[in-house]
Order: sequence, then C-alpha cells, then structure tokens
Amino acid sequence: MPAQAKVAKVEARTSQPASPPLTERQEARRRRILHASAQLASRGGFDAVQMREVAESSQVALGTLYRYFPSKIHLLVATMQDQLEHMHGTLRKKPPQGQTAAERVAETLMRAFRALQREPHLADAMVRALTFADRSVSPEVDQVSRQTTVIILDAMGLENPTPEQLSAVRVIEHTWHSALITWLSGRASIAQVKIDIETVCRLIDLTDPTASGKPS
Amino acid sequence: MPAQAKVAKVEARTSQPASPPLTERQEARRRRILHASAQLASRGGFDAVQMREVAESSQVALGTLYRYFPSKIHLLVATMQDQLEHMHGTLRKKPPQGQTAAERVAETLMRAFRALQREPHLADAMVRALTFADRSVSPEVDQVSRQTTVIILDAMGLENPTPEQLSAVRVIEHTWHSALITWLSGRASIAQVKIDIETVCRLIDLTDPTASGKPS
DNA sequence: CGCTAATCTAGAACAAGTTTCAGACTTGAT
DNA sequence: ATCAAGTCTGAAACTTGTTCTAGATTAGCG
Repeated sequence: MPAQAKVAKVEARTSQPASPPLTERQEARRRRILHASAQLASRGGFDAVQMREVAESSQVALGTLYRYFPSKIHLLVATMQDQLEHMHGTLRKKPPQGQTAAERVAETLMRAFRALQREPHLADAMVRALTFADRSVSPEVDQVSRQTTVIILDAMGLENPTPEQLSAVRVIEHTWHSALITWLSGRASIAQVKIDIETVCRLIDLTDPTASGKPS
Repeated sequence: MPAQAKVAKVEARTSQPASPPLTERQEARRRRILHASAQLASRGGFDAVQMREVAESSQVALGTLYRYFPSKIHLLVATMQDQLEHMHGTLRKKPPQGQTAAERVAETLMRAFRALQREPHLADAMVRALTFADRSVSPEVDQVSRQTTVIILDAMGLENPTPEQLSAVRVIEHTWHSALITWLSGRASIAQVKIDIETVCRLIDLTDPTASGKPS
C-alpha cells in the first residue's frame, strides 16, 4: 500500500456533480456494492437483490450500504446508471447503419434490447426500480433519463434538436420503458416490443424539419 | 348474445370471467375493501395503503383481505380496474369533440389526466402498482390494459383497427403510463405531459389508412 | 506521532407485507 | 334441522427493507 494518499480522489463518475469526493477505499466499496447488486439481480431479479445479501456479498456492513445508497431503489437505479455507461460505450463503437434517423434509433434500441434479453433478471430489477422510484430518487432517475436521451440523440445524429424533436425523443423513451415492462411481465412478446419500437420511431421522421412531412 | 342473466349471483364485474360467483355478503366485502383502498390511497398514495389498515377500515380480517386480493399490488390494480370503469362511463357520456381521431384521443386522455390530477395520491398508488406488478398479476394488469385500449379505440371511433393502428394504440398507452409516472415523480410538468400526449397521438394520423400520410 | 471528526462494523430493533393456524361462523345439500 | 365443506376471524409469526446504537477504524491535520 503506497502511502501516496494524495493521488486518490477517484472522481470518475460520468458527469456527476460528485458531492463528496471519495477515497480509494470508498470507491472500491462502492464498486463492490454495485457489482454485488448486479450479480444478485442477474440471478433472480428485483426480489433477489436483498439488502442484507448485498451487504454481505460486498463485505460491507448493512449500515454502510445504506450510507452509500439510501434505499434499495437508489441502489438499483445506480446499478442501472452503471450498466447504461457500459452500454453507451459499446454502442459508440459500432454506430447504427440505418439510412434514416428513425431506422438508426430503432436499431440502437433493438441492440440495447438484445443486450437486456441476455440478462432478463437484471433487466427486471433495473427497470422495475426505475419505474417504481418515487420523488426521493428523482435526481438519479433523471440522470438515467438524460443518459438515455443522449444515446438516442447520438443515434439520430443531431446536434441541435428542436423542441418538437425533444418531445418525440421523450415519447420514444416512454415507449421504451413501458414496452420493456410489458415484456418483462410476460404480457408482450419480443416481436411485439420490436414492432412498438419501430412504430414509435416513425415519430422522428414526422418531426424532422429537413423533411417534407411536417404539416402544422 | 346469451341472455341467461337471470342468475342472482351479482357477477357484474365488467367482462371478467368471474371464477367463483360471489354471494351478496362477499360482494359487499369486496366493495368495502376496494372503497377503503381507494380512500387510503387518496390520502397518502401507495405507501398509505397499508394492508392492516385496509383490513381494519373495511371491517375484514387480514387473512380475508388476502383471500380476496393476494397482494397489495393485486388490490391496487383491482382498485384501478374499478376506477377505470367509472372513468369509461363518464367518458362515454360526453364523447370528445375533435375533428381528427388524433385530436379526439388526445382530448380523451387529457380529460382522464385532469381527473387524475384531482386525486394525485390515488393516481400515484394505482399507477405505481400497475407498473410494479410482476408476472403474478399479469391477468389483472392485462385487463386494465384492454380496458384502456377500448377507451382509446372508442375515442378514435374505430370498429376494425388495423394491426398498425393497434400498434399505435399500444404505443400511446405506453406513453400514457410512462408520462404519468414522470409527472407523479415530479420529473415532468403537467404541460410536458400534455405535449407528450399530443405528440404521440400524431401517430394515429400516420397509421390512418383512409388518409394520405402513409408513405411505407 | 497524536488528536479529532468522520466513517465503518456488528447487531438489535422497528415497520409493513405476507403467511399460518385454531377456532367460530355460513352456506348448501340432504 | 343437521352435517360437511368452505369461509371468516383474531392473533401470532415470519420476511425483508430500513433505522438506530455503541464501539472500533480510518483519514486528515498539526
């Protein structure tokens, strides 16, 4: 253990205000917790992420777990942030190939969907937490939402979206979340989710100011 | 239609298979429970609906409450079914006035939204339960979804929707639920919900086979 | 190094959803 | 009217999220 404690302050959180800069050991604890959370979630979904188990798995006292993440929902939303970062990185490497913005967005979302299908339990835990979150988790949920927006705008290839386009993006996110839920709860098939995503993505063409399709 | 309705068993549940026909006293219990649930929800939302309190409020033992509704989520989803019936009745009386199908659907949803705004806590309890529901509640959630679909198709004035239109309706429902959630958790304003609803309703025109706007 | 504040730990305690059980009450059929 | 089966009640127990506490550790500082 080199005594150079000054170098610490890992502060790499993606675009997060980083209220209190964490020491190395704290950052390590945080990672262990998130890892344990994702692992338990992958096993059995939302219910399998039990706070006592997360604490034990990550070698941290229950009280400490709650100091890092003030509730199970906070923990799972943070887990989602974490996974979203991964995903964004992965997506960046291979940008979608579609001709139109609508196609590219649909392709991107379907790619993300396929990733979720590989870990359906994890998806369950994260999405349920996200939609169940109450006001006390708003900042974190909002961060997830912003990150998702960035991914979609990326796929659209837009620098300066119009308010109309932003609204379309919001609607796409709504559809994305809700379609995932219907899939996770077994009320919609994978095919149906695909159709819904493709359907809602048509809104993009409708709000494209460079195209002809805008009546109002 | 089979006019064999002379049976005394109350069995008025809207289009529900009515597995076991309930006696009068049982129907009365069921009503008391749903009433207590709605009342507590109106006070303090999801968290305020505590099973022990519902049981006491409706003069029923805890075990009995669980026999009628096997979980808090089941109870709240049933409460939503109940409220949706009300709403559908109300909406039927004054059909929306818009010129286009899109306008009428948007108007209908905004009317429903205004009703929810009058009881935001109740809305919170019902919508949170709906999106948090897992597979064990699928049939009930599906019933709510079907009822919502009927309301939207009603507003569109359609008898035989195309698969494309059904997909658009599903997307509208997705947006409706998810937009409600963002509003309830304080991440979107009422105005924003309105915009999103209007935006997604444009999909209806896009999928109207009698109109010109359908490129593909 | 030695001090102080902050953080961490183990564990008990509490809250609300859910389950269980013995006994009392209803219902439906004979 | 009577009996068996099914239902309801009251209360305790169990589960898991959350809070609290007292004492050990760690971090930052002079």
